[in-house]
Amino acid sequence: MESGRRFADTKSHPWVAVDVVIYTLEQRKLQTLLVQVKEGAFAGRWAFPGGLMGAEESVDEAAEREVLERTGVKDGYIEQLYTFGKPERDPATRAVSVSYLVLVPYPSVRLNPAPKYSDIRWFSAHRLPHSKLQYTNIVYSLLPREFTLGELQEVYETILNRPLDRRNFRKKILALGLLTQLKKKRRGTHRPASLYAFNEKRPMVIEML
Amino acid sequence: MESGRRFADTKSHPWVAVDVVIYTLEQRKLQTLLVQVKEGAFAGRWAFPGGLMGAEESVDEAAEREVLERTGVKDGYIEQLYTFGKPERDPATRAVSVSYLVLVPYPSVRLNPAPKYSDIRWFSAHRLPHSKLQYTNIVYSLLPREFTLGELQEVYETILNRPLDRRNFRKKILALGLLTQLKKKRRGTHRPASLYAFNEKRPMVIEML
DNA sequence: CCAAAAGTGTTGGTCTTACACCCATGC
DNA sequence: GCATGGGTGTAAGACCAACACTTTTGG
Repeated sequence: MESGRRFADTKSHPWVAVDVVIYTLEQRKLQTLLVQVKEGAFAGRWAFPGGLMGAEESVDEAAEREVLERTGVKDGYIEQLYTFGKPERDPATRAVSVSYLVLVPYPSVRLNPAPKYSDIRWFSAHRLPHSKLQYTNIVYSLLPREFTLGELQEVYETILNRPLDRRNFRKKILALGLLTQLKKKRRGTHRPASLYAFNEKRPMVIEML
Repeated sequence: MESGRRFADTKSHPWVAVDVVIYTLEQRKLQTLLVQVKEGAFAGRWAFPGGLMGAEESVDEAAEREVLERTGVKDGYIEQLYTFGKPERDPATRAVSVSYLVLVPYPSVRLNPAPKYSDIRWFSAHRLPHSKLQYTNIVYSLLPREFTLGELQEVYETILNRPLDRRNFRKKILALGLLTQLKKKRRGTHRPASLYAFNEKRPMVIEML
């Protein structure tokens, strides 16, 4: 039953790849980014963007690079999810894949397919693994820097997929002290709304809703 | 800015290793398992047990194998934590390491160092990343199959590092419906206590305490 | 009969939810 | 002046935390 060395001898020198699952919100719709593979056995298939880790970067950096290349976004929220590594039939092509969850604000995105992809598009997503979102403030990464409480509430309603009471929402979110009310107002079609900004764009574990 | 292919050419074919952080409870003390490295640049150092992934196993299986080899335990709780992958100075030795959190019941453990280790021992741990434990029932993996409510409460008190009210604890834990009261009693030094068992040994996300 | 752990309910405070009306602006 | 989203408080119920005495056994 001893191994380490035994398995080292039976060599396991896989490729290491990253896959990024990028979400955004557009028009109250949750969307996720897929790319269409151009060549190989999976030509024509839609898949999550991804690529091999470079020799001089960390796994996390490879994921950030992939996000930057596909969307142009540098400061989205990024979080490692899970590492998959099943053996393939052909050990020569064996790969271990590290997946990431990414949230980006829609207005910052400029989509950009790599040469290896024939297309890149947003697809509507039905929900996201929201156990995380309920306990953190990472929704800031789905919003522009300044936003109204109405917009923030919309984001939560979309993610949680249920309506929230406006008065309760405002009470709770303001009580957390994560927001600063700005002097400005958003002048739109109707009564102007106060603009707010997050005090800190740093993930914090706080039960929000 | 395009890569994928570029980085594939600059080759990245690291070793893939797993590291397991194994916790147990002995005498109300939280302990974690370390091994002493026998050879190489780190000879004499204590480290988490780990090893290279084999050519014919998944990453998860490699972690399970490592736990089985070091402790003899097959059915502990095991959960992937994080994948680390910083580039090294020497690209030839580059490794990506997938870490796992493991919980095992102390009485089932038979420690067994691999040839590559000169020693294997429990060290006292001050706390474990307990955000997880508070929301799940995975403590079952720290207990024998049958246990008293007092013993279960002890486990939670150790993990949370604070005393709990006996009446409130019993109310809450029984209300969750995860436990079955067995017919048997534990006859000890004093008044016999009812034995309980978990209905399902399957991780569930439930806020327990 | 004494020591030690097992077993059991109630109360006050806090937190959460539900709910309706007026306000400021654009058109 | 009307349509639209912005802004505000209170009351009822659910949930949580604190607390003490009786029971059963072994020695």
